[in-house]
Amino acid sequence: MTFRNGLEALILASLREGPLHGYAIAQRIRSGSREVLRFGEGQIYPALHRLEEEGLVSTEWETQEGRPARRVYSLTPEGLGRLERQVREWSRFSEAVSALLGSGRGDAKTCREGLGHG
Amino acid sequence: MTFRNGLEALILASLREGPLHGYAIAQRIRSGSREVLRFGEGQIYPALHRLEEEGLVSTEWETQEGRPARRVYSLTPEGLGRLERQVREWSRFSEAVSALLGSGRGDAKTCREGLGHG
DNA sequence: CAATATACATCTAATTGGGAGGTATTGGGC
DNA sequence: GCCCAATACCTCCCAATTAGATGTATATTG
Repeated sequence: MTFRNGLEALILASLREGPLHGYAIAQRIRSGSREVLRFGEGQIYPALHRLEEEGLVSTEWETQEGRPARRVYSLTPEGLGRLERQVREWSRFSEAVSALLGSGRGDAKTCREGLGHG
Repeated sequence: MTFRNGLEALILASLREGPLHGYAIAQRIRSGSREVLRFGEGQIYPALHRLEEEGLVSTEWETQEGRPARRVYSLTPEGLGRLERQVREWSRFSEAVSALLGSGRGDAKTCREGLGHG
């Protein structure tokens, strides 16, 4: 049941506080969700490449002496805009599901703390 | 991004207040979510058949004079149990996503009103 | 006759998800 | 030196889920 492009939204959100490389993004999603969300690297890297193609993240290679270079991703202004839209969409979506799944009273006052919306 | 078997949960929830036929379930999901969730009948009916196979809903044909008979679905006790589990899972899932997508403070106090959770 | 709403259903295409597999470096233990 | 674990990157593939198109039939309205 679909909150579309959810992984992209999560990646973009991981980058909001600063640049990260792919492996670290995967770990942040795991630990930030207390292990509830567990995306493999096989999902993260292709998503990152799509995001780059769309101009939502930019990358540079961080070279390190002795260790292999790694690719560091940053949010572009467009990426930030997309993230904000995705956050609003998540808000709509999760309120809708909560209203239906909620104990039947269906107040839709459900989820107004964590995410500023509309 | 996956809240698994979300449509099934929504159908089960629609049936909580009483039996309904497929078409009415589709409409209830639409109107109950203020048009945010729009599952086509092409998704509802197969899901209903799976639910029946699993014993989570029971059906009977309601015959009507002049009009074609229609299939009316009810929640079984097992279906109610499953629904309750799904509601708890939705709670975990939506809190996890909200914590990551939320404005970065990541308090995870995010969504504690609408749904009682573990 | 055509359009609309009710009611049920199947099929296909696209998207997603979850792994398996592959490369390379650093560091620890044997 | 060899093996394992963690870090770090990447591609491919298969299964499950989803979205949406299409098809049937009846009753009502125009």
